[in-house]
Amino acid sequence: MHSRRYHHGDLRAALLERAEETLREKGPAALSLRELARDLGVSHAAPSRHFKDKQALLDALALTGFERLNAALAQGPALDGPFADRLAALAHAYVGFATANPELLDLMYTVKHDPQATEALIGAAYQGLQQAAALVADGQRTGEVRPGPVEQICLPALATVHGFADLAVGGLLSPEEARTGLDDVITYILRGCAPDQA
Amino acid sequence: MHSRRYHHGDLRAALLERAEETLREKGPAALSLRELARDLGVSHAAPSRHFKDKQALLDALALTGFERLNAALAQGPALDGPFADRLAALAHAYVGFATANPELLDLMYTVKHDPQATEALIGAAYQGLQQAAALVADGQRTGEVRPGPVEQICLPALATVHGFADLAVGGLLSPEEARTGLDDVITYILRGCAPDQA
DNA sequence: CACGAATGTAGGCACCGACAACAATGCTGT
DNA sequence: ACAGCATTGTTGTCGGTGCCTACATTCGTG
Repeated sequence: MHSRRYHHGDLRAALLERAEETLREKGPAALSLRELARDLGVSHAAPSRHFKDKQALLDALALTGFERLNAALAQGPALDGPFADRLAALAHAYVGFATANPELLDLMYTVKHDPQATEALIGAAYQGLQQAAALVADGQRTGEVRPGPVEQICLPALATVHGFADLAVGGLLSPEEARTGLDDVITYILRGCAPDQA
Repeated sequence: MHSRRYHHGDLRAALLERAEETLREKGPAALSLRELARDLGVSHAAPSRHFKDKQALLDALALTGFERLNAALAQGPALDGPFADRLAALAHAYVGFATANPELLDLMYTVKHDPQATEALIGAAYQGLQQAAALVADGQRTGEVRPGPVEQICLPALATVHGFADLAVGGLLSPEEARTGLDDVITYILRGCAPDQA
């Protein structure tokens, strides 16, 4: 029997999964712990065993978001090839994730997180940044990227990709702009990274 | 007498003002129409005369945010001077506004807005973009900026500034990085805008 | 100055998040 | 095998919230 067991088995994971669906379908404001519990066939207080707070659930959800984003970034760019291609792949992976999970991205970068959760989120975000940093370092080695401290190149580039994704996701860009704009953004980033022309 | 009049005078503006304070102090989740009404000494249903919805109030708040942001951008950069200086001023104005109003910025770019409100917000955002576009066009005229369609230069640059502001505001950048990073970002943007070196 | 529109009030409803007291289940040491 | 304890889930309750409807007061305009 499935429906009548007292213990759910993995309620925590089920809550996160269902929460993300609801987030995607009805927005963050409509996310209610009680409704989640109802959907999963457990009592309204059961979620509190796994998340002390509604905010705790949101924090956890944001964390899974970063993990999936990192995974998407990791498998996106081939390990070798010209810097320009790898950068483009990374940017497409980032923007692709963003447009596929707009509400989640919003949640990930949202201001109000528990301080402790924020720490974990920073860690996860940092991990993604490392991939970009590695790419830039490689590019410097092959001379495709200007020399200098990696983060002075990496941070602006990341800001550009993230900013573009955020604008596109927020609906402030027309679908048209969102589609064609990314290529412009990529060539612009490449210009920012390129070594000075002697 | 002030406290016993039946009509408030300008409840709508008072609501928006108080809402922003609450937003700043206790975050968006803690914003309650009833509490706003209580704070302003008015009955719990009074706000509904001015905002059909809680979301409507948030939309209106976001709109005022864009208006103030545009104002900040407009008075930031001097009308003439080298392109680099004007760009730096604009970027500082943007990031300054963002760090001074983190929760509000979050709200402004948040995903879930009423479609109709979204339209108004797009208009307001577009107005800000126009300032950047004008700056770029000037730069092209003086040869400080590479030729080509303005939006192909403007959009990436805007994305960079916005993305950096968003990262800084979200707490994902250390205060250290947030402070020094902006200058790196600006020089990087300038590189992206500069004409090809012959 | 009357009357309709705008604005504010009072009450109620369903829902929510958090808490506390209690019940069933799983796990571990003996 | 089983006793005892931690984990997980249940029920009940509390104050609070958003939204709705019906009613009251005030404002502005004919």
